[in-house]
Amino acid sequence: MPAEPLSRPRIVAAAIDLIEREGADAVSMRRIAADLGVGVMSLYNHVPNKAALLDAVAETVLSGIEFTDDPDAGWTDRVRMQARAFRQIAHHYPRCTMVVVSRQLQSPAGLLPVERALATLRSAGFDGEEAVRILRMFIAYIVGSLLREVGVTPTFAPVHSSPVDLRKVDPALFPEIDALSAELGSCDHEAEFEFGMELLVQAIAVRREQGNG
Amino acid sequence: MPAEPLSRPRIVAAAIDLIEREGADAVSMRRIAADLGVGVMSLYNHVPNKAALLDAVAETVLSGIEFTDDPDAGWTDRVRMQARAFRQIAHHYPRCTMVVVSRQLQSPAGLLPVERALATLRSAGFDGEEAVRILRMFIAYIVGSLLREVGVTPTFAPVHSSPVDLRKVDPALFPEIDALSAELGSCDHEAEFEFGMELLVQAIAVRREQGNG
DNA sequence: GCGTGGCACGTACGGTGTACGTCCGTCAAT
DNA sequence: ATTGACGGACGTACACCGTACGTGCCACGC
Repeated sequence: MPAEPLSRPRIVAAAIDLIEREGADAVSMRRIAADLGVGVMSLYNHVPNKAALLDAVAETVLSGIEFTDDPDAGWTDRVRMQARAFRQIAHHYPRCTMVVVSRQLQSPAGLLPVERALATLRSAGFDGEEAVRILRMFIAYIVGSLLREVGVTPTFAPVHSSPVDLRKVDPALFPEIDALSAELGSCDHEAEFEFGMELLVQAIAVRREQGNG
Repeated sequence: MPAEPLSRPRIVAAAIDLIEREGADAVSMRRIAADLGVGVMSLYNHVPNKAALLDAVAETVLSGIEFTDDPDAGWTDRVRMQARAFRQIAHHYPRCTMVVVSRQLQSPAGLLPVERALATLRSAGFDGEEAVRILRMFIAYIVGSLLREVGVTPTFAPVHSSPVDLRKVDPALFPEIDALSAELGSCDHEAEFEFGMELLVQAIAVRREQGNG
């Protein structure tokens, strides 16, 4: 009856749609099947179980990253570009970000960014051990930044909502927080991300000039 | 019948115990009640719902951090100490780390580390805006590092397990990953954490000497 | 014509969170 | 001492979840 014959990509796409519309908590096999106008158990002809489906969601989102690597650019710019590309996940699939981040993938889609980043760092002159360390540091920073950006908004408000209601804190107990409530209350995610990334890029640039360590 | 009369702290303690023993996926109200030798619905006399219980778990774990701030030390050492204190969560409560990280708290337990960090940065001479930025950067790095350290081991093997099975990758597609499989396959979490933290600390130290930005 | 295999689907089972009603022990006021 | 209120422990019930299993249909190779 369905115009298209129910395939794994269609199921994954429906899952991503559902997550973006109603949050990851709304995902259930029954719900996805209903959205596709299909019986629940039909899904299991294409996907072994729910965990594998979420893995496929993560892989699909990850493979949607536009990695435009410019070999002519300096290595610092290439690092910046790759970090920004990763951050685009949070823009294109904000509600899926948590799903992507909370599962590690050994699939090609998950390994490609790693491969690219290592190649860039090696071409910059870092040895293998150093390249892996730097990459891990960047990944930690990026993942942490994405988590803040996406917020702990797993199901709730679409995007907005102030991070914390800072008017309720006791100024006597938390004087700094009280004094800086304006700065803490708002957050330009892009500026914050760029700030930290710039610090990291320049730090490893300095480290390279010093003849690594 | 229970020797002790079933209180909120007892419920939270049972939840933490259960998470550490069997992973966060094993947590259910029925299971916690069974572990306490108590009816399921009795829990709801002390905890409004499961989400609030997990919030309480996060808050309890967070308040267990030993923040020994030494005002005589230099500000860089104080920053290091606070970052390491935060990382201790992953050691004391490895299976709870994901729970802590995936919920933001506006409770005192969650705000105290923020207050301390801001005070340290302000005392180092950073203005408010800069202090907030630096703090956010550190939090992102620490959170990302904890996630890697705890792994995506939500329920599975206790601690070990190589992060990825790198023998299955195609050397033609991923030459760098193949060449660096040894470095990628093992990870000294403490050394990696210290490496990135040191880079960040020195980067902001340089920035301060340059008269901020 | 006739297996045969893939796919859609229904049913069923054991699990989940929690709303609601009931019971009972304790304590305050009469 | 009696009564009344109240808080906490508990059982039942409901809607929902993932998924194991069996059934039927249909399109194909022989």
